[in-house]
Amino acid sequence: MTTTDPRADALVDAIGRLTFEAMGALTHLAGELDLSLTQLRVLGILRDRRMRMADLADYLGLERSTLSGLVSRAEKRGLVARAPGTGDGRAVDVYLTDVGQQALAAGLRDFAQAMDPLVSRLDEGEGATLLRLLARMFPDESLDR
Amino acid sequence: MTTTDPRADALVDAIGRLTFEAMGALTHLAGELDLSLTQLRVLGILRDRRMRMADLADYLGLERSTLSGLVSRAEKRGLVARAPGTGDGRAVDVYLTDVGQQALAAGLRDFAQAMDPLVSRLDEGEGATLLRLLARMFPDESLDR
DNA sequence: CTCCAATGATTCGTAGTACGAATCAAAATA
DNA sequence: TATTTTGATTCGTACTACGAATCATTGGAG
Repeated sequence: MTTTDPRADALVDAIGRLTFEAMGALTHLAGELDLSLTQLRVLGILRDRRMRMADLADYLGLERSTLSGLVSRAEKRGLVARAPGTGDGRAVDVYLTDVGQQALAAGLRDFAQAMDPLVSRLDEGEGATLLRLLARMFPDESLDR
Repeated sequence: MTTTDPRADALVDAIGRLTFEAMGALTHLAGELDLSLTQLRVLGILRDRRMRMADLADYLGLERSTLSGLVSRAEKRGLVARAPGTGDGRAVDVYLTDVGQQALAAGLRDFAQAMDPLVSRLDEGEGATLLRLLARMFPDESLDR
């Protein structure tokens, strides 16, 4: 299963299709919650962790300067908060406020609902297998975040 | 496998994690190609089909007015083209130009490369199983788009 | 220890993105 | 035929995204 493998190409394609479907749902549901897709992504990433600006920007695939403004606006709305990072005097950590947690919870609910038509095409055994395979792709993270 | 099923929650979570990972990669690689994530999404959706503005907007989860400008700018850059829709005199179809096809091809290459670290954690059998399960979630579409 | 380059973050200017309201033409319905 | 609905666009406004410039802290090199 490597990049040059034609079998992997089909798999990457299928992952892409799922991703596109999910992005459509996320974009739509973010709009309902008065969030941009990017803001929703920020909330989702910060779900269970506190992160440095630079790491968050890398994870989002955005420039640091973009993230600065993004976090400032989210902070102004009370969704996230900043705190001086540990160790490095320059670093800044970001984390969800209670309001942010609640907004995320609403987003997660809507996302589950939006994905239901897809997920419900699988029976229990298939669902369990899919979950196991996806978990194998993220070995470093616990399964139930 | 329905929304209220706790087993489905874990699965939706895993799908969400994969989606977030893929979005980070897509955002980053879109930037490299001088495209926004949304523009890349447009190209990906139009990969093998011609679509009406309204349908494309729905698929993206965006307002029609947003899509108008988006397509206009993409058109100006030569990535897509408009044509009067069939049947309805008001409708407008959008489709990829050759330039758009090439930009998409570059994006697909980069995406495969970005997903490789994840995909390569699966052996061949697992990859085949995952592909089969994902294909089952999109029954109406051919497997090798 | 003292410079000095590298790093983490921010601000600024500019172009692109996204929304809703308003508008217009074609289509569907009464 | 008159009316409403639908597909698409334009406009104004706020947000998003980038790169360049800036500032402070850090970590080495000498």
